[in-house]
Amino acid sequence: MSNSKLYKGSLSTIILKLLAENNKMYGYEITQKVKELTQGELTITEGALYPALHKLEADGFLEVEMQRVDNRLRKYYKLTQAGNQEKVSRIEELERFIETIQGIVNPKPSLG
Amino acid sequence: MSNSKLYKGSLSTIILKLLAENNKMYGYEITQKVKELTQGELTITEGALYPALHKLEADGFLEVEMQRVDNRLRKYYKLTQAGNQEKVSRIEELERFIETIQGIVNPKPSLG
DNA sequence: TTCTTATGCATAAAAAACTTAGGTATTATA
DNA sequence: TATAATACCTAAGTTTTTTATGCATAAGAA
Repeated sequence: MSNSKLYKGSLSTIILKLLAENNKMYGYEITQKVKELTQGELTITEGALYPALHKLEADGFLEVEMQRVDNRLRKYYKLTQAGNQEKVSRIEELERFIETIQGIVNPKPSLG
Repeated sequence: MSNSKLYKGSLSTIILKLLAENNKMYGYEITQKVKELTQGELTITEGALYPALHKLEADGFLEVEMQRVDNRLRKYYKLTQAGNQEKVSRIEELERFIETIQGIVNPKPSLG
């Protein structure tokens, strides 16, 4: 993706989350959805997206279904059962990460 | 650092933030402070920390002051003026990133 | 007294995750 | 008829990290 270095590491979590909410999506659709959801703040590059999808599939978290639309090929991805589990733990991890970061950036003054 | 891939990219922002709040710190102190602030959730590795400090210094964001304590050498870092500016924009970027991520992970249902 | 842990710095090789820059092909639009 | 949008892909290069070292002093345990 473009934008900042901060996004590193969160791409596959984002993919898992979107697939959990939309049942099945194809790559290009994911890039557009992310742009829409983030009002253009986050743009996933294809060079990042496709390898990430392939890795998630290789890890058994996604399954593929091809579909031809307007004579163009779409590769629809959906979560496997393992993928759904993985999504849960990745989201938890992401939320813990955000809390941890908040604890540094926005530290609560100690009560002592 | 150890932990997860999510921390990628946020290390130098964390360093800048800590230096802004503590005036001057040395490397080892930073690792301990981060452990403390995050209750052990985040552990900065030295292999990540020192190169990051050197890069921030090379970029003109940090200045160094050596000090000998108990016959051990400490390298104290403090923000330059440019470093303080950089800290402000990095923190803004980090907060925007968190909001963006929240927008994906915890999307508000549209009112339409 | 000697080994381990803690303190304090550092770098180099490898891995991981990206960006950048290409490539192919179809359809819609200017 | 050229460009943009849709739809997939990969390879080279960059950046940032982990892992694995190395050196040195001080403190504490065996």
